[in-house]
Amino acid sequence: MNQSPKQKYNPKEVEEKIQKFWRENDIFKKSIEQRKGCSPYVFLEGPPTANGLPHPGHVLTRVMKDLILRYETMNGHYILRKAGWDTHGLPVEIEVEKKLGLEDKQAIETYGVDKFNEECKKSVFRYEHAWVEMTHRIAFWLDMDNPYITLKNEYIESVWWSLQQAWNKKLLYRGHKVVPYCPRCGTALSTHEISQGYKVVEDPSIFVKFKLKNEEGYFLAWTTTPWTLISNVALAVHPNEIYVKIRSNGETLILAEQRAAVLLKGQEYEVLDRFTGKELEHKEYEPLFPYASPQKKAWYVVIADFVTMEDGTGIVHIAPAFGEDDYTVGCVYDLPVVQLVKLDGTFPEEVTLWRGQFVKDADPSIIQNLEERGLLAGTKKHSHEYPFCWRCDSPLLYYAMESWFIAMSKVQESLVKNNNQIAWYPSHLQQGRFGDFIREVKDWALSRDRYWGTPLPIWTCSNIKCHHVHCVGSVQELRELSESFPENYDLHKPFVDELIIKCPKCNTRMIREKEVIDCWYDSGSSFFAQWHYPFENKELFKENFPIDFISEALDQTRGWFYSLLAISTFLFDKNPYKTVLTLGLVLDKDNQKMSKSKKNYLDPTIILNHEGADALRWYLISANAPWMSTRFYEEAVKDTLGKFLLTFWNSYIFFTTYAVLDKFDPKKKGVSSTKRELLDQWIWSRFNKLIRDILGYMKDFETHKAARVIENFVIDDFSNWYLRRSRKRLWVEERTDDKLSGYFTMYEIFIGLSRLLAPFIPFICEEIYQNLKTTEMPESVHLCDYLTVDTKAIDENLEQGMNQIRALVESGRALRSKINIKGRYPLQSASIVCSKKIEKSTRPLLDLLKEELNVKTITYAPNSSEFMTKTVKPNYAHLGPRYKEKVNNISQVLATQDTHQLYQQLQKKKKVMLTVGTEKIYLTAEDFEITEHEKEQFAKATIQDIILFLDITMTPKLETEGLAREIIRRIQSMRKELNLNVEDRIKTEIALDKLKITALQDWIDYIKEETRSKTVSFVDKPAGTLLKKWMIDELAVDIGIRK
RNA sequence: GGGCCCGUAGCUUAGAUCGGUUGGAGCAACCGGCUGAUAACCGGUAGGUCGAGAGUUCAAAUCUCUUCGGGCCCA
Repeated sequence: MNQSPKQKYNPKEVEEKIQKFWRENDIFKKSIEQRKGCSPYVFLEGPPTANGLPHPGHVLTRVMKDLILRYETMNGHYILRKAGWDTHGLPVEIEVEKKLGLEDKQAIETYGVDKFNEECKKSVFRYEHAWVEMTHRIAFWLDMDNPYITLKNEYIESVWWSLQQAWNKKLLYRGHKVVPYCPRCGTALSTHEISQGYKVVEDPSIFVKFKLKNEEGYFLAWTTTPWTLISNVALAVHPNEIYVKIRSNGETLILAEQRAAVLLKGQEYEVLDRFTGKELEHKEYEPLFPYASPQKKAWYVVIADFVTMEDGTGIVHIAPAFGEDDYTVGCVYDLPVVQLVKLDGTFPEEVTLWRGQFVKDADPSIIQNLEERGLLAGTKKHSHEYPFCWRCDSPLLYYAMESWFIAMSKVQESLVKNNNQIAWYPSHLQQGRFGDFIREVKDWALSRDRYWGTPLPIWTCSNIKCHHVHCVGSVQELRELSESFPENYDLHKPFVDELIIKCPKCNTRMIREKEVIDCWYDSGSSFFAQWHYPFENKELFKENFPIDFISEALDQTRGWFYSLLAISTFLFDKNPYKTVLTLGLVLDKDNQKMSKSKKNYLDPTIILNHEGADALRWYLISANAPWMSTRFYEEAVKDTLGKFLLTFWNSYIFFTTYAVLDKFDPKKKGVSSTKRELLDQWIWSRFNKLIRDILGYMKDFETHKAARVIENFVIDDFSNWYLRRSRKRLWVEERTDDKLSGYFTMYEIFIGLSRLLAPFIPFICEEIYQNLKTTEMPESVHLCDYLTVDTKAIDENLEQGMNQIRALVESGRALRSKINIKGRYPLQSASIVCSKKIEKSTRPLLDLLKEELNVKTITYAPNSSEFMTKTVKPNYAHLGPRYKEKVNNISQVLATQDTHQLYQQLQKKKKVMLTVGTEKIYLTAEDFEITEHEKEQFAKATIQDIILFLDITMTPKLETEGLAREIIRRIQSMRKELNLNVEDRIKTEIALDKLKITALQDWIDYIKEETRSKTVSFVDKPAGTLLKKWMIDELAVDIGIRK
């Protein structure tokens, strides 16, 4: 042991010091290297984007990852911890657009794609420093010197390889996707962009009649987007719902039975026919407008599950170009995609009535047209959420755009199978949110018509007759295909587009498909692309696949967790990770999501500066189950600091203060565990149980439960009971065996705790370990092995006995408080009434109880009779009916009697005789209720099966001893006030009442010893460096002390 | 609009698998005590329609349904 550390815990100071130690001694690196050859535990870092500042949510994921990785490392696993950066994607582009003031894609083209992408590249690492700093300060050990970066040529090449695999497997194809599209900006918007722009609007909704073909009557359909009717090609019904043909107001209409009941409520109508939706399938109708001339069969009824009975008519108008559901059902029936809207949002030439008009503006005119033709059955205002462009605020149109897809639906069964191999935490996600998504998986719309991303490696021959399409899978391949491939190449736009590639079939120039790919594909490729597989590191990849453990926040379920599984499934048909820990979200004090726009965002740095990383980590780990959302605010972290960390720290200060004073040396021969005091054996038993509990909880990622058992152990068992009970034995000056037994136990527990807690609170543990370790121990606590349980140390009997003792102490103190005798005044005796079994387990620990309750002796009594007295009181329910008005007189007489004697008399003679006035009355046991209470000099407390009696007789002798302790206590507090060292000797002078001085003569040595006084003298006017006037109850005491 | 998760004292929470005595703790409050390790500790007091409603049952925080609030994902 080097020293007794400074008293005050200063998190920032400790953490900076430890960081320095780790850095200078390469501890992180050693912690990995030292496990080389051990069984690997493969981790994959979900790459963040560094174009924004880290958020408390990121802190949580990093803390949890670090906890698990440190834990597994100490449990003997070899873990690589490669960092990663996600660098592509629309959010990056948007940031740059804002910065450069570019309004739309045209502006980007004019500005220059090369310069634009150069800006993106810079922007991506704009906050790298803040990320590195945060990661560092919370002590997330991650190899940030060798990260994988999704924009690197090597990374892109690996991604290309995987795309070529998809291509070879015929999974990569060109198709349509209905996306929200801004006609003004001329661009599709990603889901995360539109989610910011939903507004509640009122739109006209109309009921439209579609004339049946070759038959009298109409289908009645409902829509909120009249402009899409121009491009209608089908009507959808639900297969299992009942539809009716009715006559109402002289018209024949078909609609859902349920909806007819709602819409025509109160009106008379005649039901002509009933059928299920399924029966209506393929029934034809006449087109509403003459503008479309599709190549494929159109204008008939299709069936679809998405049709609901909640609003409308149960018949849904289908325009595959303008709705995702419409498009999907269109694919099933091979419906034509009629798209009579231009990219600028206006109607084309062939829509003669409305050509050139913006579609939404044409709605009223279209409605009017239908009305004039007698095809309108009604209108209704309908308010619903509608997306608007976040940039220009114009209403978005759902619009079928050409896009490249990966046919995930073809590997759906494999996805399900592979998902079932994964251990999900929490488990409900596996078959719940994630499972649902996988079971209904849709093809992955891969391409983005943007600039900053991995370019789609597909080249098409510009010769229309040839039209050969080629998917490139490596740089080498590209080099061979292209003329003059540069030495310093860059696989981004615009350079790849500028390459001159000749068609291998017809030698015409090939043009690359202009799109880049979804950046989720980038990050989902990390499990192989981080190694530049298959171009390099084949072995390394093999060793690190599948991954043992990944962990991110809940919002990644359908993001990264999915993209990894998707890519791994079509590449290798294997689950890419074995275990996934999904973390809850970080919310603010009021349970609201933290966001910059709401201004409820808490900068983690503030907490790191005030409370420190350990407190922050401990709060995040202990507050809640990892998968539950956690509120995050400074006050909460502060509480954690005070409650747990400082208790731990102060326990450590307490131990080292005395251990240094006593020159305790852990290397000297110790006290064998069986020879140690019971108190020591007890805490050691508790400690081993703690290890057992932690190991159990960590297995299931119940990190909060692990943290809580640690807290309970450190605060309750170790600090508040074990150390407090050990105080006296450390205070004695001689080197007793008792004291040594305590030192060794404490030492072992502190070393043990520093190892147990190292993955949780790495700084404070290192600090403690460094000060306590011997030269034979590893140089850092993070190079130690985790602890295992010593089952032999667990002594259930002893723990049971201690529990009983502690329960006795608690109620004994409550009892003292009730009878109003302060703990400083000793009592003569206490007695315990309990079973033999309890007596056996508590007897060895009785000294603890004696001291805690401050009683001279404790004995076990066979039963309570010695302390209890039984008495009787009149039972009026019985007396009343018998003696009526005499009862008052009887009770007066009874009041003069000794109730205990009455009881005894009743026991012996079964009756008592009373003289009431002139009459003699005999009362029997039935006339009394028997009550029992403790005798006057005893106070009683009951604890489950144990009864405790305190003899509360206060003698002058006991009182004097109490007074001595009152005086000691005040001298101690004066010593503290003078800031004396514990070992400093003082001179004490006391002035008080003459009679008390005489009484106190026997206690002078005791006072001397307890207060480390060389002399204690009674004087009239005490002198010293510190003088104080005290009142002990009614008694004035003046005390002076000096060194 | 659909799916999933959550809701217990002012705050943080245990208890929910498997229904069973009077729903436990900690923080904060108040009263009292203890203290030469403490941002502590100990005893006591007060604080709960277990989000709400209905149902099943001898018995519901726990099971079922509905509903409200918060969150996430998908539209």
